Amino acid sequence: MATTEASPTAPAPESETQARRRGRQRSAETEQVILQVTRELLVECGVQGLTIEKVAARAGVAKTTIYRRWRDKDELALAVVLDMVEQVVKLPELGDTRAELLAFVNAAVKVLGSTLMGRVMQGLVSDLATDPELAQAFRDRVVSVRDGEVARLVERGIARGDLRPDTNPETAHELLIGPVYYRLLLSGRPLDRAFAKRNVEAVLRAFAPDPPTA
Amino acid sequence: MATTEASPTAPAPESETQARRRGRQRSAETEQVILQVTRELLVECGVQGLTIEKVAARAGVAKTTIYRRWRDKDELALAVVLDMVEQVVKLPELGDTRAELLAFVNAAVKVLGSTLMGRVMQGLVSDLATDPELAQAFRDRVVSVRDGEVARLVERGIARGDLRPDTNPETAHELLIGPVYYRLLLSGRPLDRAFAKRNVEAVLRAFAPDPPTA
Amino acid sequence: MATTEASPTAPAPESETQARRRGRQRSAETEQVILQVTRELLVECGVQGLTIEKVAARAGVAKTTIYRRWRDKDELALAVVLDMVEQVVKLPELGDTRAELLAFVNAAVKVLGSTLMGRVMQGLVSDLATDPELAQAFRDRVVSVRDGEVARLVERGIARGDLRPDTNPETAHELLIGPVYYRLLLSGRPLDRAFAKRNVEAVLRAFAPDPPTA
Amino acid sequence: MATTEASPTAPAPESETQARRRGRQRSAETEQVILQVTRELLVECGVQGLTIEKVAARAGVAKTTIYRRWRDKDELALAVVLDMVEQVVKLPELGDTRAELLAFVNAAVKVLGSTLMGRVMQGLVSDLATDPELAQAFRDRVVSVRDGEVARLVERGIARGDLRPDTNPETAHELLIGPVYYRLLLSGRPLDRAFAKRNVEAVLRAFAPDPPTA
DNA sequence: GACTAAGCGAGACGGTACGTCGCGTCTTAAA
DNA sequence: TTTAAGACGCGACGTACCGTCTCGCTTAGTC
Repeated sequence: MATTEASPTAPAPESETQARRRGRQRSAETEQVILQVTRELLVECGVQGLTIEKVAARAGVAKTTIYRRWRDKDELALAVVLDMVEQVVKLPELGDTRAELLAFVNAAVKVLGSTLMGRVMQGLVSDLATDPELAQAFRDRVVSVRDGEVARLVERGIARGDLRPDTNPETAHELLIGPVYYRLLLSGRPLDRAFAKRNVEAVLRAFAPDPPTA
Repeated sequence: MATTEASPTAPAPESETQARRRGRQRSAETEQVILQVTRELLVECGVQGLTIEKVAARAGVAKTTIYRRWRDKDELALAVVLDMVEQVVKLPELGDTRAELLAFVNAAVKVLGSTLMGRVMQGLVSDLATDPELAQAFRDRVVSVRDGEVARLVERGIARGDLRPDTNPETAHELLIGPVYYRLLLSGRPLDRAFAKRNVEAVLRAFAPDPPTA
Repeated sequence: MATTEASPTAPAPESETQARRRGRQRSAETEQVILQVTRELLVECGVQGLTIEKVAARAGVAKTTIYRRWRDKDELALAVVLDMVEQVVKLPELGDTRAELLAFVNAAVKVLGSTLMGRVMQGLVSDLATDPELAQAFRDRVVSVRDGEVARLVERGIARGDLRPDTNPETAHELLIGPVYYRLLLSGRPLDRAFAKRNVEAVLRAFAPDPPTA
Repeated sequence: MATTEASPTAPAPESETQARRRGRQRSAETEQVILQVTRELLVECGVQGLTIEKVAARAGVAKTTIYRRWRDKDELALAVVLDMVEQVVKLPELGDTRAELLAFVNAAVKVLGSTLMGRVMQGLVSDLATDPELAQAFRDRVVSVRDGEVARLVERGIARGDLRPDTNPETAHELLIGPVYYRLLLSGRPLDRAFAKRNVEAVLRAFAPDPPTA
């Protein structure tokens, strides 16, 4: 039955190397056009207002061409998100724990607050709860990547003596990023550098090593 | 067009005192039946699968009767959420800052983690970004209420000497609740008491008063 | 069950003379307003587009006030038609059969071709087939009245020697008026005096007395 | 808006020869099922009671499949009518003018008086006034076809010396058919052979050639 | 070079739900 | 009692997208 077993991530990685399928090859260009149009429509209409039919029409592409690559519109939207997230650069080692934490939060604040990523995330988040595959993909590709980054960051902070040795990286991650999404999704308060700064200071205090007892 | 200017909150509270409207009154009973059925369907199908037609059918009510009160299904769903949130009891003064913070976070963790509120919030959050009226209502009725509670809690903590005098209640609120929604909506990690505990401890340290310099 | 047994003609003739009902009396003015608005709407929208709700709104009257007087919109429309038909004056005796026939056809051509009667009849005719009471009323008040007129006209024509003694008045009526409605309802050809003239000439020939055999 | 420019007659005959449209072809079988079901429902419920939803349900077809072919229920009903009218056979040359006229009128009397065509026409006639396209189609496909037939009939009658040379075929047509529709739509009198006979005799007299002056 | 298995555009198709309109009935408070 | 106002159950409307399914090309391999 299952026509194509499109993975929830990249469109049909297939059997990797070798075994080049016979018949006409899927056009990579078409793929890019679809993704680009999807990006545009996500900005204009949100995930809610995104429709395969609109994408197809504006991309000058048949609906089947889209369905051949992505199972449904949520998967298409996710593909766009992952595409963007993957472009988020790794955070550099700055030698200063405060600076590194700030860089981490500011990166999130910036991408969610001033690019279409924020809009897309707002629209996508409800689908994450509905579609387990989508959720899994999001967690594997975004949450756990950030988890890893924070873990390394915390490690370095501990090594430098800036953070308590028992600092739980998961808790740190949640304290750093939770408020960001809370503003984006629920309270609607602005995502700006002052907010990031305030948040980082609190987290630093929360995990500051105990002062040496005199 | 504009038949009735159904408010996004309760259905048409009107001018309250006096000026009893002419014409047949809206049945309060009907209202309750609709809300109850909506609650049930939200549990069964999620916000995604909620349908005005299903609500109407199960409530034994005409679609128009629903549309007369709520503009669309999102507004109806929100009405249910607000209805439930409003029933969330005020947190009592416990005399202990740690206990009060824990009670606050645990309340959120419990309602979002083990009632249908979690499901509903997951489904609703995307609509908050789309519909400004909905968002406003949510902020007025939920966010700012919690803001107030945290502010009082922080005040008491400062008075008791448990929190630094410059503790920013908004930041505290975001650190306490942000991670809860992050788990609910994005990371999918469990909402349990251990998580609440860990979070509260971190926040307490973040806003602990400076130790007296000897 | 039957709330009001509104007759299909005039609104609620009630118990005739005497026995003035207790309570507030129905306003005759209201009646006129409703009829006038109905006339207007019939012109603007046709019977098809006529709605009780529009009538009520424009007349500044409650729907119930209309339903109290007429069973439904068809009956209301018919009331307007009958109202108009009744105003059609009796044809005078002209002393000339050709002139009388022409006057008869021309009257129909004029009222159907250049007043709203034509529009109304077009819209009403489908309902005549559906609603037997309506049909009966129409036949009693319009068809048979015309029948009578034609019968007298034919009688006079026979007396004058202009028509054969065995002239069937019903056939004459149908030949005179059938083509008029055929144009109005089906062929869409113009209703003008030339058409009337041509038609009358044919009918005159059809019923001309046999020439005296020499 | 304008999805397909469904013609008011047959559903999208397109450019006929060549230029086979791309995409999946419309199923001719589906078309026939819909028309058949429509015919049935017209008999059962009349045009008034005809519903796209009922047609779709009974035909086992999606509503969209119907709307893709006909703009609305009136157009669908007309399609059925035209379909039936088109099946009305051409009148044969009988060699006798009286017989030919009788055959013509009797054909109309029969189809309108004893098949569902009568019912359908009653229901449709109001829509003819509303929808110009519908009206045009009806005139092209029904009125003018009958016009042509009568014209030929009249010609032959003149050639045979049965009709006056100046017989106006349009007037003849209207005198023959007008009374039939008058009975069907307005007076409700029976459509029978006696009526047809009487009518034809009158028309024959109306267009009888002048007797040779001795 | 012919064969053949996709890819591709177009668009028909069965569905589900939408939000609207108008019906005719009913309830309410005022006149 | 009538009236204006308007809630109510109901049935149908015509539309929007969904995801699937033909069609008749076009394009790339493999034989």
